[in-house]
Amino acid sequence: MQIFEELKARGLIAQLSNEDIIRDRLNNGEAVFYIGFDPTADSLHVGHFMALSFMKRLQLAGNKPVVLLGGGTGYIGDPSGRTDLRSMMTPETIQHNIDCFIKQISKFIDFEDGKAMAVNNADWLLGLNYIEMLREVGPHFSVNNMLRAECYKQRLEKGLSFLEFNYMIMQSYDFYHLYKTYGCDLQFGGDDQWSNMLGGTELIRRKLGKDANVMTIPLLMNSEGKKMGKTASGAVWLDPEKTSPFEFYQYWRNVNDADVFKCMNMLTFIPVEAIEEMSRWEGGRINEAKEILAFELTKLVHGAEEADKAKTTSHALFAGGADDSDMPSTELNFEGGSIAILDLLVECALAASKSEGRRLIQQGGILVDDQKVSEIDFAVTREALLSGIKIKKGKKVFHKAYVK
RNA sequence: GGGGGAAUUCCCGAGCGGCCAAAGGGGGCAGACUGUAAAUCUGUUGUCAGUGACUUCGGUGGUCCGAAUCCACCUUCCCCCA
Repeated sequence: MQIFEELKARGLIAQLSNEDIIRDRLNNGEAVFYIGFDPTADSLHVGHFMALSFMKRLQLAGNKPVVLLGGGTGYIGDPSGRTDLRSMMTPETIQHNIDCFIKQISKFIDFEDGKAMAVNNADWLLGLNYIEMLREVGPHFSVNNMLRAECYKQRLEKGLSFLEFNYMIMQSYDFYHLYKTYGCDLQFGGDDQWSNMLGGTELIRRKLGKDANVMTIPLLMNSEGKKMGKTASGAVWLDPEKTSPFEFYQYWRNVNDADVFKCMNMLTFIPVEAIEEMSRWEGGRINEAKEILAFELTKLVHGAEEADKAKTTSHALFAGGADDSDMPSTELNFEGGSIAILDLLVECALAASKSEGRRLIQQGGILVDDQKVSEIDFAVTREALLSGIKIKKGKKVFHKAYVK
């Protein structure tokens, strides 16, 4: 199976401007393509990961990825798919985020020997002169058309600032710039980027009389139509400091039945045929598939060693194995010979407040070393903590607490 | 620039000056049932304390015995006109 056909089989293609051209370019392994990443946070998340693995697949097929970091567009903020205004980031934050991004991306994309390159659009956007810019690209954009673009639709109801309205023009200018500078004539990105991306092909056509093409990757949605990679406490990050490998593993271990094979196809490098095989497994055996999904993804993001640890710990906690060393833990610091359970829960961030902890206990949701805690004034002694105790909150949250 | 409207607890959204820690829904959390799934049912969802106390309703002041509810100013957003 050639790369384009594989992308298709994996469900990684949403929309294309010209299927024949893109297929040929990618399958021949000669394409120079770019995907943009705006530095909106200090770590990449699952959505970025999908784009990165998309890049990786193409790179393995011989194509050359250009990673575009939005050091310039980050000053503006993409209104696509947002109902509210983005808060403006300071230059320092943007730079910090870019540094974090680069660190994570380079673990994944091979930049050796010119096999890929990274650029920052701050390099050409920040120095633009307003009037020159307006005269150069302004005539090629129709406000009428822009207002019809899907990415602005929602915002027309809620309000759209002129700043954000210009985002499409900046992104288009990026494409134009990369085409001129590096001969990059393909742009890929999330499906919500479709209209922004087309803006670029239009600009290239009008300015240079050349054709450029774009293709979008579906957004990773679960079976209920919600974006995946989000939890109650926020995004699932790739940075182990923000989402530990164990938590990362558990996130995928717990996906809905209906989403397992979709995730495998879109995110992992497991051969399509093998996934097809697994999808025929009956009943509860789908849990094996979830383990594979969780393990593979954790391995891709955090490495084999961390993935092993997460898997072992997961087994120990849920199936009664021996080694549960990788569960999240907290070192306590307190005066006296014991600590009240309510304080303990708050210290370990298992409860946001003592009131919440109280409710948990009243509802029978807390176990300490596999014993249900039924008394509000339960306390744990220092001696017990010397060897560490295992606290279980609800069915799936495990935490170790200890003192030195 | 002119006119009108809105700002409520995680989100949406109710809220006669006292009976409002604030309806309802969503989401979250916990319990039951399960396969670490889904669906369903139950409980819970400001903080601290065992009757209770304390802090919340964009901000700042004010009126009143008493304000989320009234007044003034400010901030932000939306709509209409330019």
